[in-house]
Amino acid sequence: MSASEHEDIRRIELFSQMADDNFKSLMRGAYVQNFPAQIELITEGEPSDFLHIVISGSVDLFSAWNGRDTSMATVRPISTFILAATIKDAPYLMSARTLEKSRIALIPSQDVRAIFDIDSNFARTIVTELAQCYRSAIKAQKDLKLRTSLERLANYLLRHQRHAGGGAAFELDFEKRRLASVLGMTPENLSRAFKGLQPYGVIVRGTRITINNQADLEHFAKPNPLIDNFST
Amino acid sequence: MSASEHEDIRRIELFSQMADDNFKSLMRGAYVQNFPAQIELITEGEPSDFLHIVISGSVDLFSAWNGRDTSMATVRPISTFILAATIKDAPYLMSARTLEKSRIALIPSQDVRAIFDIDSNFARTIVTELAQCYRSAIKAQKDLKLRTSLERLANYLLRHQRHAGGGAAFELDFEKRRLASVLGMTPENLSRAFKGLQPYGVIVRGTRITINNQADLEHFAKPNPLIDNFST
DNA sequence: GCCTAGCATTGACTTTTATCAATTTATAGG
DNA sequence: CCTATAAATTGATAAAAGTCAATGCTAGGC
Repeated sequence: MSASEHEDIRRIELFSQMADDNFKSLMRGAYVQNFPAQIELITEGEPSDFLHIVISGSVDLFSAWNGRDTSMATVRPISTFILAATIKDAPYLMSARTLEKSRIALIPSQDVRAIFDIDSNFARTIVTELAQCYRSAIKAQKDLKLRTSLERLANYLLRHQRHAGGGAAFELDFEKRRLASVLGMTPENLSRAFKGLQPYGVIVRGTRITINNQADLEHFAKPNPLIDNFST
Repeated sequence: MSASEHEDIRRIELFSQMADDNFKSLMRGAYVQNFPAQIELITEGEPSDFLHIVISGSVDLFSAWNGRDTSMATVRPISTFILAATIKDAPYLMSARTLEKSRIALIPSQDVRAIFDIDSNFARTIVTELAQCYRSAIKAQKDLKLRTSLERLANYLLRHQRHAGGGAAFELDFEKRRLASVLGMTPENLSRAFKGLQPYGVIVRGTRITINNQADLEHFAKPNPLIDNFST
């Protein structure tokens, strides 16, 4: 792992507050690997041997049951995944695969747990992180249970627009088939949902979205910070 | 609060590992109140001033958006709720109401955060608890995204049967309308879903459920520990 | 620049789920 | 024990979402 990568990881919220020695100790046991696209990094049900950190590229967290599967989240640099399983020493609940060529750091779970026990600042940050993860999961559950797929798409677009800087036009950051899966619908249904948002001024050309009537779309979507604001 | 209540709370996983002084200090700031049924204890969006502990009775966590609402979970004695909001000092994501006459302990959130900072055993348990909560939320999300309502009901029955001791006959522990909401469907649809499970040997008489053909139902439900096992 | 594989879209249709209205059944007070 | 009230069920219908099949589009490999 390069020194600049160390720096990058150190700057992640999760590792920013811990003692220097402990961080170094964590990094000593860690190793970094480059993976091509579409590689399954972990499989749900397996023991959680490593905490993963995406350094570059992107990773899809997904889950399967009875022949169906669904995308749960996308992890982008620089952030960790599978923290809860690592901490609990419990099996992964989701599988992970690279979406593109990616560089991933792996920290042995037992090291994370050991440092957790001796570094209270680290423990503090882990708590904050887990609380955040939990709240995001609750928001996702509310999104699924309280909204139709059309409403979920509308709110997704507004969130993503904001994330992309707030302009009327922006690019989707992943394939539509995966967006459909993330939103809990089929690709066909997503296609029709985009059509269904045309009356509210949404224009789609490939991955480029233009929101022509912000007020109309917001009136339909009724975004709510208790569902759509990922930072609180 | 009575001495025996102190004992009961002390025995909760969350408080079992902390230093005695710190526990006493937490309890000093706490107070206990009796509430009648159907009282809204907290409202989503409000600041999280207290960590709540259900001592007796039961509490429904629910959420509303755009005129709809949905039950997210039921809290039964003795356990806490709204831990993540307390820790993050963030607004509640869910509202809570008593389902019956209930006795609730309230611990000021700032006290919890203060003790958290000085008691590493307490911090350790909070992390475990939050990781658990997060994983439960992920399981709920998988349940919603990967299964039809009939499958969710079938798996719910199997989980509940297990929880009730494993016998072929058992009682539902809450009203059907709320079960419907928890499972993400309408009461009408739940009624029909019960009918739809008849071919698999499920018999419903009021709140009493009998599973006549365990193997058949399990074959249909395909329960999976990564969705249905709440303890890992 | 062309070809090809995979993604996206569209149409026709089915299944699943929700909604509305009408009964029936259960339940808690008086 | 009766009655008022809410819950549960049922039927009819509508809306939402999924499936299947065909076609259009597009980006990467040669």
